[in-house]
Amino acid sequence: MSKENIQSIVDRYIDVSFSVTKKEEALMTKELGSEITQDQHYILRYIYRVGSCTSTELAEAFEVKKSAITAIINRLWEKGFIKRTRDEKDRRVVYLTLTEQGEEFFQRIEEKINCLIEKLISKFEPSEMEQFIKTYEKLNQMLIEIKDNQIDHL
Amino acid sequence: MSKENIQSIVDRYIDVSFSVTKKEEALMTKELGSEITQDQHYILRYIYRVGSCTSTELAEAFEVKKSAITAIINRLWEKGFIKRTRDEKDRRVVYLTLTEQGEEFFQRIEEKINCLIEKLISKFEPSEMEQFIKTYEKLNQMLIEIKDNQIDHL
DNA sequence: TTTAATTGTTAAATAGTTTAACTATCTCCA
DNA sequence: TGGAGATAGTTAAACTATTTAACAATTAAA
Repeated sequence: MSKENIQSIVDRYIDVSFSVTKKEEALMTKELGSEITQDQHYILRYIYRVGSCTSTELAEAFEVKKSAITAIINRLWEKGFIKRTRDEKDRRVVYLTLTEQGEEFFQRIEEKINCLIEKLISKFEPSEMEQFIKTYEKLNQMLIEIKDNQIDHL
Repeated sequence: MSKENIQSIVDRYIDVSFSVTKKEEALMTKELGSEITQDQHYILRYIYRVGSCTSTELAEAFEVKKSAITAIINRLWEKGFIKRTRDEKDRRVVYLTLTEQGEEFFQRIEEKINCLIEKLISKFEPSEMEQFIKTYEKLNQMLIEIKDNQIDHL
């Protein structure tokens, strides 16, 4: 592959990933309404999936400092979506779970977002979308390896 | 395609797009260093590409309010990367361009980022990456149409 | 048992965002 | 032609998300 071709692919990749991310966020924000933000939604999503987790775990998953998580959790806690439970054995640890209200809220939101993405995805041939996601997941795997191995130069 | 399959594809899509975006941003932030932020970099990138533009144009391109653009432009202006030039014919309009310093800075950053993305992309078969980007661009096109047509229900 | 490390929080600072009000300028039509 | 309304950009206030640095409480390790 020639240098020009690679450069063109790189340019197209940067443009399209930026553009798609922006537009999807805009659509999602519309679905979320004014109740919660994107970041808060992703945190709810994470906790919903795993059932229970700690601030440290969230900080690692989202690649931010723990104090950033504290701030988001505080806002979700004020809305009544999050419950904090101290570990009785190791009293430093605080387990985060969704309240009943938080769970209901998340499910309601998630249905809308699933619907949105589904309609978007369903415009493609299943095989094309399958291949797209496979490559996307491969890319993700490579990024995980880069991070784990601390290979700054790849 | 069955309902379960679609749901599974939707889940995988949401997960992988979130994950890749996060990790790419983390890598890019490392390349950018402490001089500018992601958002500032994207603004520089836009102006570098088009040569000259207005706040209104940037606000539309980035789907934010004009006052958000003013804030970012102010920070880039303080760093000496942006020049503001009033239109002599329509004195409401302010043209934004990169200063020489801004251009040099952007090129330096961009080289690093291109290098990063290139190394990532080059691990794939060219045909696989080509197909991936084609589908990605199709997705982008669909998102543009949704936005233009204001089809909230798709 | 003193020293280390870990977990989570708080406080201060910065960036990005929206809404609302404002200035300056331009357009247009009565 | 002159006044009303539209447009371009800024400012101010409020909010969210983020980092750094310091801290308290607790646990692990020497």
